[in-house]
Amino acid sequence: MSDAPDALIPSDADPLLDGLNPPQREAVEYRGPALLIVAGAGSGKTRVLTHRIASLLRSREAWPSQILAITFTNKAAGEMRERVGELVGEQAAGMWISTFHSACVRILRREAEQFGFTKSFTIYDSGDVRALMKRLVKEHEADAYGLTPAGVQSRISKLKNELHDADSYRRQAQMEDPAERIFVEIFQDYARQLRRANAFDFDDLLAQTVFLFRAFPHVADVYRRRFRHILVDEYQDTNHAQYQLIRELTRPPEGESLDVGQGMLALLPEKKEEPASLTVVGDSDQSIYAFRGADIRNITEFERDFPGAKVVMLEQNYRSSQNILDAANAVIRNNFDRKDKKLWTDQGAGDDVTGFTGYSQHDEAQFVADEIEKLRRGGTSYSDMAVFYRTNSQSRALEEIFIRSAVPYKIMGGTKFYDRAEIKDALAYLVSVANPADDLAVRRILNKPKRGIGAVTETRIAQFAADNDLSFRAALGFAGDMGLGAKQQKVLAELDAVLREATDILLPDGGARPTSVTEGLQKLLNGSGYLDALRASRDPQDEARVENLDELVAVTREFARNNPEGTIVDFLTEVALVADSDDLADDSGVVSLMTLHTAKGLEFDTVFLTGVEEDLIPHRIAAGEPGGPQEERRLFYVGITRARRRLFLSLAMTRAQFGEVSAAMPSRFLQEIPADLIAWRQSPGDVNSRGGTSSRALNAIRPREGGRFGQAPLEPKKARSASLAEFTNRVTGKVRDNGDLELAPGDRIRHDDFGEGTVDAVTGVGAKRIAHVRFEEVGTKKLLIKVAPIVRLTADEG
DNA sequence: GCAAACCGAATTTTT
DNA sequence: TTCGGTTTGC
Repeated sequence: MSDAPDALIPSDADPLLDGLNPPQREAVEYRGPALLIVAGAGSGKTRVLTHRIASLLRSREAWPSQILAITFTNKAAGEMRERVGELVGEQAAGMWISTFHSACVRILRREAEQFGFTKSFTIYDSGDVRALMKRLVKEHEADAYGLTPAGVQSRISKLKNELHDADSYRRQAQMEDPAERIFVEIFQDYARQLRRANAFDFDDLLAQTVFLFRAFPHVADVYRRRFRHILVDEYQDTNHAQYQLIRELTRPPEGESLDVGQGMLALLPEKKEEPASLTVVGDSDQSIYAFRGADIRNITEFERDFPGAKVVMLEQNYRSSQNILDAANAVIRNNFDRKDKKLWTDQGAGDDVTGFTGYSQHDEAQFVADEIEKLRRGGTSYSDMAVFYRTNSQSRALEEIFIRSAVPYKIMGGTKFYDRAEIKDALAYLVSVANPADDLAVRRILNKPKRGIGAVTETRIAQFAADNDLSFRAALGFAGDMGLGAKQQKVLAELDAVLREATDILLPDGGARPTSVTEGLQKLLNGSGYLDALRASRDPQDEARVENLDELVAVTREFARNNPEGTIVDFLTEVALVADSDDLADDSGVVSLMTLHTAKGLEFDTVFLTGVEEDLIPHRIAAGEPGGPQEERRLFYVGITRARRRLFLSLAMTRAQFGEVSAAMPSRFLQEIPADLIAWRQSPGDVNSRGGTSSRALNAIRPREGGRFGQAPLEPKKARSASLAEFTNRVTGKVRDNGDLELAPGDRIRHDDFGEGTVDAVTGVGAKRIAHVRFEEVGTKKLLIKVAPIVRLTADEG
């Protein structure tokens, strides 16, 4: 009726405000010291953020160099840079738009010498840390006290996120407790080793930057003066260290520092300077990273932290249909202690949410695959569809079925390129050159490829290095002086020589050539014999490893193209900080599979949220932790709100854990969605009330007469008399290799799960041949001939 | 020093 | 089930 005011704006309107609703405009235009934008899912927050930046630039309130915009992922940073670029053009290049981690690296590299590191420090990822931690736990014999490498690692990480260091923690530790004492020793030892290796772990990047600012106010002032506008995305996911970093940056500069010659600094009586203005964007309902230190209070208490802060709420959703939003609102409402917020849209109710209960996870996966095919035939492209799950292990059943059904898919954020052993080896070679103090890297390459260097020799080198106060790398130059066998001396001398040659290429005295990283890497891989060893191997996987290394070389070329001035250290930084799932562009034409966590920030036309079961979501472990169920609910909420038009919620009645099949129960979150929003193709009660051999657990979820699941609209089904055990196996994960099976239209086949059918057509070539089969009982399916569990019954006249 | 065989344990999320 | 880690035999 009267929602006209914000509908159309005359053409003299500000283009940056064009098409924005009133709260969005306010968020773009407000000027003040602190602004909190509470941005519900799909409320256009990136748009607001980018327009706000553009507006600051256009009005000359800020130079590009005065803007610091922080995101959590490289992908988000890239997207923001791109979108700001579309609005303001070239200027975007001068801004810092980066993740917390890369902003910190940039600062730390610049200031490393202030506190005993060099510019070329390495960054340890969690795998590196784990390797180091394993050794430390062993050396300290800490396993006797029940300390595990993983346990120590996560405790140290948590402490660092709370801005403790080893010494500050020791002062408050219960040192009477022997396990605690050992832990503290390992913590201290760990810190010492990192320092000696000239390395930071992920947590250090944040914490050490804060320490740096606190210890050297004149350094902090440089950045406080420089960044006049700080914008933080996904503020609900900040941890304490990140929060403190923002606090440090938004303090007023402490004093004017003037260089008065001879490197002396003089503090002048302070001239009142304004602190930088801070804009944060977030949604406490989407806080899903508490488990790794994110503190939701950072956003819920923002107004207390920054008195006078302005708060703008964005509740209008531009993504999903009202039914999907209703489901999401109904779920999240069950979290107590939350500011009420209701997403709404003017786009109409849309389709019902579809529910499905499979007998097994394969059955569930088959349903998903079938629906995907149905939608595909209806014109929805594969790339508009996504399948979510709580845990990575759930992807296996989906993959098995998708492969068989010839549904093209891609696992997002799965095994990472840079996590592969051969890539880490190659990078360790580069690190050994770039940062010779990094013993961990040198140890890693010591016997890769196999050179006959075992634990004994490694220990001897370590001993020699310690006795002579040398790094591992430096000790290699003295292979002849440690009483090693002739063979060991020879191979170590060779390794030392290759590293030297690579150093000449990568770190020449007169400045490196743009192609140096590529050349250096090739020198290392060839000269060390690493590639030769892989090529000589009979292991078929090694062939793929060679290809991966080729890919890495290609990455260095790409890097050189983008950064003609880029050094080996720049390259390693990029690699350490850029998870490769980030740069995999959405190839069109495939379905995306990912965990719910990975799904945050994305949106799809159609979303399948699978495994909506107790013990999965909420996850068994999380369900028992304080705040766990609430965080799991937010995770579920995040999943739901990714969907634009269609949402499928599916679960299975049984799930195989590791070989064992156990009964699953519908998730409690399912009950929180009003029954009239879900159209069950097959409800839990439906599946459960059939069959003779329901287990106790299955009976437990049987709905009361007329209960929620029972009353959902159902298609009439033919009665089944088979037992649950039979249902469980209705669709299996079985795979066979039919590599050479030839099929032609008209052939009759039998499928283990679907029964008999007739081949309509065969498409594709080689291993990718796909049979389109009309089954008598289950309709038409696509099958990948090579792996489908099928046999041919008759040939089309021999 | 190395590879195969064996055994036991542990299964969440990841910048 | 699969992943590591350890033991064993060469």
